[in-house]
Amino acid sequence: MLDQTGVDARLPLYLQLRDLLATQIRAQKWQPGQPIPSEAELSQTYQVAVGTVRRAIETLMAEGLVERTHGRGTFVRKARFDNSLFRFFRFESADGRPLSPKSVIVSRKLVEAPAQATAALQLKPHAKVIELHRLRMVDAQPVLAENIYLCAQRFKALADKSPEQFGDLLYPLYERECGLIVASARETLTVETVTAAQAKLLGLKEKTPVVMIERIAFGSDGQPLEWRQSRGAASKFRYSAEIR
Amino acid sequence: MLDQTGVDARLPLYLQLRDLLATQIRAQKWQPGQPIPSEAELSQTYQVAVGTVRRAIETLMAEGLVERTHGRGTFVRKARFDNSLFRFFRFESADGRPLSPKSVIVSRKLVEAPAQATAALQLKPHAKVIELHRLRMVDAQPVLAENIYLCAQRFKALADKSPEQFGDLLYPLYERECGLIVASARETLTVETVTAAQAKLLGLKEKTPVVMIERIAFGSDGQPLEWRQSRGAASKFRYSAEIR
DNA sequence: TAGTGGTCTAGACCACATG
DNA sequence: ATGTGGTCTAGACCACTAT
Repeated sequence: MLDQTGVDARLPLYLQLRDLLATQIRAQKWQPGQPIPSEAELSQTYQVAVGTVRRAIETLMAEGLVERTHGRGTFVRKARFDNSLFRFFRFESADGRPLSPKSVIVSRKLVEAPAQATAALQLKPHAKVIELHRLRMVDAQPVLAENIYLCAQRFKALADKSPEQFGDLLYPLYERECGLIVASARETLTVETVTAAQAKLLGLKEKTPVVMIERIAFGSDGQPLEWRQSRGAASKFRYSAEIR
Repeated sequence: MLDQTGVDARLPLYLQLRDLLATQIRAQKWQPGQPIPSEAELSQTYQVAVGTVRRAIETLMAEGLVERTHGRGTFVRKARFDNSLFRFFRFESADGRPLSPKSVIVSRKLVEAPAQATAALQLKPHAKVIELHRLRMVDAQPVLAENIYLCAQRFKALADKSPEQFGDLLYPLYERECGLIVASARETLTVETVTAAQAKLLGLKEKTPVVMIERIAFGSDGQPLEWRQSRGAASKFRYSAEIR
């Protein structure tokens, strides 16, 4: 049965089952890439019709938590960091080939959230956040300066870990260390003129135009997880988006 | 029955029904805003189970062709030109309110497609295209200069119609005059320095940074319909995108 | 061949909107 | 009260994957 499993009993059955399975997937009850029980099995253990199980799993699939293959089974999706969330702005070499930038964490501080961060992350006033300053490098040249804000409470595992061990990509880190999966994001682009400090960091002349990309990243439950601002020389920028 | 209605009989039933309904919606069998027959009725007329009808309609809903309201019915979605496809780049007044720009068609020519256009629109070499030059104005000030390319064959209705009657939005025009619906698009943003000609059109100083937005718009069948390049002063730009 | 997901059916009951 | 879509069930049959 589904009662007394911590799910909201007022929800439709298939959503209760979805929540239950999602929790177990997050808790790593089944390893990424491994199959979850079959429809028939789940239908048995939870005493619901197969159709209801299907609907729950279809929801999970739409959310990107599982993958199904006809005849094989339903599998916990491995984190795929080659997907759209990781190629917003590409760095291109002169001949147009994509480059993968290296990351350097310049600083990590625990601070009271600035007003914009509380708004973006939907935090209470004066909540604590982890503030990261990061530089992204291509061929040892800095190309992007980033300010990243994370709710201190949810990301407390990152407050202790050494920033040298963060690696080049943050989202896999969030998933590994904090169990938080970035499922979607909203980005806003504007063009500004560099401040003196940014110019120095990025090795740019004064008054060079820079693109500022502001991003709010959301978890699979729609809660905002991360707010970041990234700035880089406008002349090197290329940004692609699909609209539906 | 669903045979001999022009749909692919090898497809699952629910997809055949989806195609059939989609065709009828496009042919305006039911007016936008008006209800399509109920599940029970469709189930009767086409002799399929209600569950199959449901699945077909769910697909149509996911594609944005219909809207359902519990207890009321299923309705053909009105063309909503306030949706994401029409607010890629917003023009904002000083106080942050969105502005709706006026359009002026500066020229319309029938020309042989330039190389980039043949690539973007997947045309044969030397195919003819309609080339539109358009200015978008806010408060009588030009803010955006656009070059638009359309396959002459499919958009031949626009070759005759007076450009003064095109109106401020092109996509509703494409739909009205040519029966072509823009369903999705891919945009690429870059930052450039204005050319002398563009500077004059837009009333900008030399070497001002401009944002160039290149867009390929696709029909519901995935075929490219329109290729355009839009340029405007970078300082006034704000561009938002959702990533999933 | 056995087990999985994919399609399809038929029907019950519920929740919502409308007259 | 009626008709609509939303949930849920139970079971049949098909198509794909593995062994």
